[in-house]
Amino acid sequence: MDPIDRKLVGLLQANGRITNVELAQRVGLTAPPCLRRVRALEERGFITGYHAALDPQAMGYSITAFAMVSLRSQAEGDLAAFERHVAGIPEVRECHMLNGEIDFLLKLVATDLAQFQSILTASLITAPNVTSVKTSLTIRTSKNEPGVPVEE
Amino acid sequence: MDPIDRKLVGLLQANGRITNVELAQRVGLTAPPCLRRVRALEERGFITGYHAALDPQAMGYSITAFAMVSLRSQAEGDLAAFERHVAGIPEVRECHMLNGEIDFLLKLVATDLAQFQSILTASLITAPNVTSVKTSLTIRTSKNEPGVPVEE
DNA sequence: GTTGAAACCTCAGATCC
DNA sequence: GGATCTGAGGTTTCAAC
Repeated sequence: MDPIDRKLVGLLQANGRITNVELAQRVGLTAPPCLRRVRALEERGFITGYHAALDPQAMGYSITAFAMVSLRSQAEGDLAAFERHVAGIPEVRECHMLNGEIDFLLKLVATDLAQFQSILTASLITAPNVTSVKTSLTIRTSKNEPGVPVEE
Repeated sequence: MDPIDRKLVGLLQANGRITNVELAQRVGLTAPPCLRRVRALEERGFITGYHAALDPQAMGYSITAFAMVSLRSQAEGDLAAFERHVAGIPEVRECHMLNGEIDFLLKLVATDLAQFQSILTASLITAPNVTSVKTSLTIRTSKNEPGVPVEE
């Protein structure tokens, strides 16, 4: 991971469809070594994939919300069981286990309030081992940068 | 937004570097109309960009955390001022305004606990108009899907 | 108005230095 | 890391449905 690699991941994080030749120009290499570096960054696990970013509103998802979930038992098996449960709910986009009073923070999307409520009541509040689910709706999102900071 | 367009955005969300010819095959078109549809989806705002997904750990960011921030004044100008403030902090990756007691939920990353603490004390707790900042560290992330659900 | 066929041109990927 | 080459893919043009 030298300065050129850092530039490469930064450029690819900002624009995942940049062509290899433009990428090479930007970092001051010719195309073949540039491509070799990118492949190496993928294989070594620095780059885990490439994704189109979709506008949730345009895609019909007017609701973005967060759910703070507490469980009765924090035994590893029960934590993992909850994680498997939410893995099967497509509207739950992220599931983070936290320290402190809240066990899990979920980010979820829904097409409207009715669907949001039905996910909540049918899939979250009634899930095994759940004692508390506090939700907050997103009023607006002012910053939504993918990944991590990369200078340049 | 017909069934072919929905397939296209789904495929591009899952694999942002898929070639246009493979994309065309998957949706049952030839390359030219497929490319036109993708360009249209970009121009109409359904697709907002393409990004390489980076592994935060591999990139040296061992800490992912959430901060729940409450402000003294919720006047629009004060809310916007806070949003502008966090927009300038590269380690803050997301800023969502929520309903309820918490005004803002921030997702942030840091290289280590020392850097996390310094961001907290130097940039968040001391920011204008902030009354309370509660943070939770992420123990592990079991699900981290970009975007929205797309069937297929 | 959208698709498909053909042409062109650029790029990706392999080989060798 | 760089130079060269070949085949594949991206992009435009235009005819047809």
